[in-house]
Amino acid sequence: MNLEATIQSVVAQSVKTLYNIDVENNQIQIQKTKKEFEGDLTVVVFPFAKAARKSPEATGQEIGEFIVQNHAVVSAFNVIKGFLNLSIHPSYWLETLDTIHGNAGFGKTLPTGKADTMMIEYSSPNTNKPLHLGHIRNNLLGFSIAEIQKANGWKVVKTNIVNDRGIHICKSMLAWKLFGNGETPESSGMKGDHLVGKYYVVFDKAYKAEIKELMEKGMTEEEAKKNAPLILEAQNMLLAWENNDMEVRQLWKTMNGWVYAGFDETYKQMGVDFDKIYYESETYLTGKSEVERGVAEKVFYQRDDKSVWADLTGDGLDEKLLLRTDGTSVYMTQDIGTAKLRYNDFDIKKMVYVVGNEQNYHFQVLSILLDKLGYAWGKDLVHFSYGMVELPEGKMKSREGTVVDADDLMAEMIDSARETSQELGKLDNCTPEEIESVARMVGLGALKYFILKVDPRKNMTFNPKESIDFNGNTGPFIQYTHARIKSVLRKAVEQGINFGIGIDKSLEISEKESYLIQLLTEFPNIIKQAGEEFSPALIANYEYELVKEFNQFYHDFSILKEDNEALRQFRLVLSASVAKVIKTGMGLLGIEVPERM
RNA sequence: GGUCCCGUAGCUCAGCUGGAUAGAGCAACGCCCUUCUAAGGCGUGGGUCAUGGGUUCGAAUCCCGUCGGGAUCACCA
Repeated sequence: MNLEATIQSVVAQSVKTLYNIDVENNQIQIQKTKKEFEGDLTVVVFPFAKAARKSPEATGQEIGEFIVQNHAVVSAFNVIKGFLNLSIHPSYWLETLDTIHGNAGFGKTLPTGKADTMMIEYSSPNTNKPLHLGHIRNNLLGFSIAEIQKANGWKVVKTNIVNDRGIHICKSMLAWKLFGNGETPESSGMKGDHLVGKYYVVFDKAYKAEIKELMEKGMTEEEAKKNAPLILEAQNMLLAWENNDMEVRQLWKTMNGWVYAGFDETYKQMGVDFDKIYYESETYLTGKSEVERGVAEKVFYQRDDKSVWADLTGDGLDEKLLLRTDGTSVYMTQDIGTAKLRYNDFDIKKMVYVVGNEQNYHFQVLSILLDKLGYAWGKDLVHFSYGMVELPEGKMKSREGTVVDADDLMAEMIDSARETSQELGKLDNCTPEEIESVARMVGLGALKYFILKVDPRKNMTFNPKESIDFNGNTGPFIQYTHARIKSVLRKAVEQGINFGIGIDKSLEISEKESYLIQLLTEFPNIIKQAGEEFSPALIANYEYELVKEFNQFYHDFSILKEDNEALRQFRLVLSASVAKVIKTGMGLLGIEVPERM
């Protein structure tokens, strides 16, 4: 039983004995004592004061006395207003630290053989343009959540659905065919995904010019958009693709190949990966046949123009298109197919889609459609809906060239980390490889922490003009603290100090030290909560608080230079434990921590 | 228009399953390296928690209204 639960049960017992009131343990509010007051944990006594018919102060006093008498772990108490502040005996903290120190996987619950499987879909790029900052948030969240769920005992399958077919890629293909002059990644020296993205923009420009021309000839904008030769040709291309036209398929394969090579580089740099990748080109047919089955079973219906729809008005929603007039499939169609294949391929207990909140409606519909098709798990899909990354001017728009490119941003972060390292001269004795490795860790650490520390459900703002900080509440600050601790531990070893032999439980320790231990004890619970709420931000904020506290400790206390051997021993163990929790926690965010920086 | 989300310091964000005087970082200003890494520590200033009401012993937190911002309701993905 953890400390909080112990206190809860003692309080319940005391309230029963003193006032004959029955309270459920979990109804008792325990919180950390605020820093300005003495004590470690605080019981909120207002709820009992009323029933006890006494003032909150008197109630707190009586409960406090009862607890101190009946529980050795509580060494003292004080009451302020209706708050009963309890001081925990130092030996309890020392005992706890010993346990933490001896547990290499502290905080995590590793999956057992019979653990349930959670499939997490993230990334899910289109193959017509390179990844941008929005994708970075998606990828980092997906990867981190996978790590967090693993640490909560789930067996996790990370998956990616690549939107490799559809009208968007036909646009790039068409533009390349018409205006590309055979340009390749090799001939241009461009990364493949960027090259294909370039032709997507080329298409858009030419298409817009055509629309303008048609409108000048008297068409309405809507008519012009539908009748511009380029869009008609792109639609034809999609049709040809679905009909397995050799030439179109060949071009498609070539250009997608360029894109994949580019994506692989980006993913590698970002440090994310997948256990199983699905391609829409391989799942959309299953989707189509599911839709056709739906029509046969009359859950969906076909209109006179041959298009297929689901009527969701009974569910409070609209009608949803599932197959176009020309028989080609849409996004929803392929998502139905992908879902079915996944459940065939894996024994999925929980399916999670890491997809932006702009698609809330889509997933609401998907869930209902799968349910209508007779899949019991349809209703259980989890849409992990995260907020958009916005620029100070608003949403990023690829067509207006305001997107922040993923490759560029990562490279910039690494560059500025390298520059800072050089300026500070911290790595002057290191090999070029070591310097590069640290620059990468720190640059990416800054970026990742910047993204992950904010509540995933909220939109966030990124200002490209202000570079991401390396000081304050940042990834590098946390990494730096780790490096500092490691430096001390290395010196301890050099001096032949062995701190693996346990600590003296009768030591007097400072408030700062016991508070650090208290923070460490919260770590497993933070991981649990982060898993339940799908929130890496909880881990990030916890890490920051821990590190901030540690730095104050580091500033105010000597570790190696402490004369009292037992105290020195204890502080080394404490520092090592903090370093361990930093590393584990940052690992859950997909952030590496350096040994020196 | 329907549905949903958001509004906390100049900026970026915590806090939101109700609890003490609302916290950090950045930016500004000042102090601390002959002491284990100053990517650090300490301090100062900065708030009608959008707004009006309600519930409660107690509201940034829960409920209702108003204002402001965003998303979505495509034969786009």
